[in-house]
Amino acid sequence: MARQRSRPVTLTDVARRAGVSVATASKALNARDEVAPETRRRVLQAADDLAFQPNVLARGLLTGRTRTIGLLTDELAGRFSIPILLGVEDALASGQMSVLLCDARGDAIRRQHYIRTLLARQVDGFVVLGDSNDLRPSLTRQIPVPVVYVYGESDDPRDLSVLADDEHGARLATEHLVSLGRRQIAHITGPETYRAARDRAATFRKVLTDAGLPVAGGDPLFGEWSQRWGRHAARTLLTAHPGIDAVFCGNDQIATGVANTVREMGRHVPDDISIVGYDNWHEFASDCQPPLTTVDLNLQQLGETAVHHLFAALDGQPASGVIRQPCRLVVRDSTGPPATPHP
Amino acid sequence: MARQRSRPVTLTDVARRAGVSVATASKALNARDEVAPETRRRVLQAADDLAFQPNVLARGLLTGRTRTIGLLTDELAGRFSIPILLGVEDALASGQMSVLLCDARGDAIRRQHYIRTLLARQVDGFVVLGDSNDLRPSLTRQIPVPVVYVYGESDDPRDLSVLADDEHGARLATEHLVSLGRRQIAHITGPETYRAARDRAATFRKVLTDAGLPVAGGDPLFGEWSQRWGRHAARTLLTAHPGIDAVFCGNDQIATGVANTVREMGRHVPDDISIVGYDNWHEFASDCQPPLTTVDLNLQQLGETAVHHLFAALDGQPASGVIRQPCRLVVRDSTGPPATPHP
DNA sequence: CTGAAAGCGCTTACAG
DNA sequence: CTGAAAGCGCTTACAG
Repeated sequence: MARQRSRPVTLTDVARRAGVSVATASKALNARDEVAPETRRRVLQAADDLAFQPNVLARGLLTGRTRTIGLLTDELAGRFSIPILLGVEDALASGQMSVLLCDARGDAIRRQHYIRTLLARQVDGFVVLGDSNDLRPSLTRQIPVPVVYVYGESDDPRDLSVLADDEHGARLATEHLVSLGRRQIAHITGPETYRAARDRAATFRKVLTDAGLPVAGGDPLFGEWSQRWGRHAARTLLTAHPGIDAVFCGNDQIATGVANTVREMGRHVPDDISIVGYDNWHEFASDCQPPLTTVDLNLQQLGETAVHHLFAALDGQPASGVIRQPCRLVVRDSTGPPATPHP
Repeated sequence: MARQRSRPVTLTDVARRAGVSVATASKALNARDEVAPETRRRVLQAADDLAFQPNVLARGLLTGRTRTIGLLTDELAGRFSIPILLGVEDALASGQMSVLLCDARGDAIRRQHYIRTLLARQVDGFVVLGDSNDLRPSLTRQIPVPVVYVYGESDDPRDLSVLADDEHGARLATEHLVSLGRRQIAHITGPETYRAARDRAATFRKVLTDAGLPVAGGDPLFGEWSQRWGRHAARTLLTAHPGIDAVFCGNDQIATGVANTVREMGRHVPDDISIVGYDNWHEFASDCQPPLTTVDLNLQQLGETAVHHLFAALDGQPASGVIRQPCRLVVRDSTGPPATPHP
């Protein structure tokens, strides 16, 4: 670890070795066309020999562009952030850009501090990653460079927000169950304080109504995002309404709890009761007994989409409003046609 | 989103407003003591009025320090990376440093590319975050600034690696079960190809031997890191060895699978069979039925420790070798004294 | 096609 | 205590 910090190779070194001026060396390396082919060759060779890496700071100072963006997150610990972050990082790297990571941990003071820090570092733009898909206060006014919001929606419609399309996801899940021939479909989901929970429940209700079907159990059951709640709600619901033949769950943890309880109550998944989860959280969905049919939010792609819009804004083509990205139904073994087909 | 990129405030602006030279303004802002108090006051006031943020690029160009470190990860998607990353980010922020995030996704080409990129960006140091605690090839030779390895150990003993102490974790878990009075303790864990699995199994065996107890079931059972494996192994094991009164599991998913199977087989957790998990993965450990006693690796602190060592290296106090950070046993409801005390 | 010069925003000896 | 000057590494008109 204690290696000497050797003096880095500069453009001056390259120019000297190639026998040209720094100006010419610069042009040759930047593929400008005012350089003789032979000269360019010598410069490139010299740069290669010396393993020259242009100092990005110096370039940034001149051009005003750092090819760096600030990624401002609220709660990286939440499991939605990681795939999005990976998508962001991947898309940025493809565009030769780097990402400075700042997690505000939901603390406003800290967030302000980070915004200042990132601006002092001359980032070219921001990606603001929400920790839930509720509305969040716009930060754009304080930020003089392009900003894209992802996963969490900005409350200012002049901003651009790139969101997962929860209505689409809920529609995919519900229509899947309906098309399998399920007729008494219940919905067990997370806290009603979450916009995601409300939006999905509303779509669930609408799809059933349009299909002429009731909401089994009377109303969607709001609770928490846990297996525990899934177990509890399933037991209550199935005891009171033994005719239920499918449950659409607000996430894969709830679905896992429901599946375990259904089995414990001596009913079969998927024949007696089909179950759809939400999130495609691998450790839960794939490892459930049986593996869960679930909705994948395409989170990584969400991050990529956000970055592409940021690139557009950096190129002077800013957008605004809300972009909703479709979800994807992943069919596994927790859903199937009813054991006894309906008449 | 389409705000104009207004010309940023520079030190020159501040100096002009305060009626001093840029040199004096610089000294005043950097709290050097060769400035008259009244002058300093005026400069600070002017900077405040203009919301001046020094351009970090310019400063970096001069000082050769960017107050930025490169965080090189192999597989951010793995769940161990996030807490460590949060610890790293937090500790860096406390030291007024920022982190450039680069996830190589286990691809060597990509990793090389990122190393070059980060060096071109003049990072002051690297944190290399391994995706498993197996040995990994040292990157230090290619990197002219301090490097600290975290979670995954470098194969070069001259490097510094900051690791979770798996032997300690396994010891905590096993001794806990022994001290509760458990006498037939089995171990169900992940693939033997994982160093973590081997190390923990070895310690498990050693602690039992030292206590004069057998390894129940004959040998630790290596399999995979899933609930599925936990279910399967538990059924096999408990059928063949009905006297088993405790299971130490290689992670919380396995433990969850084991707990579910034990219940399905009509045995009680923790009275008949106590279960210890590993990782303290909240969504599994807290939400298991019953909640799991488990080992917490203190991952966030691992990241913080790594950064503190990086700071030391940046201050000219590099270390080398391996630092193992203790684990912590989190006791919940899946462990307790035997229903029928041993004689 | 090539190179000397200016300049990005800042810091730091150095002279006054 | 203050400020003019040099310089970090690079790019870009501009002159030759």
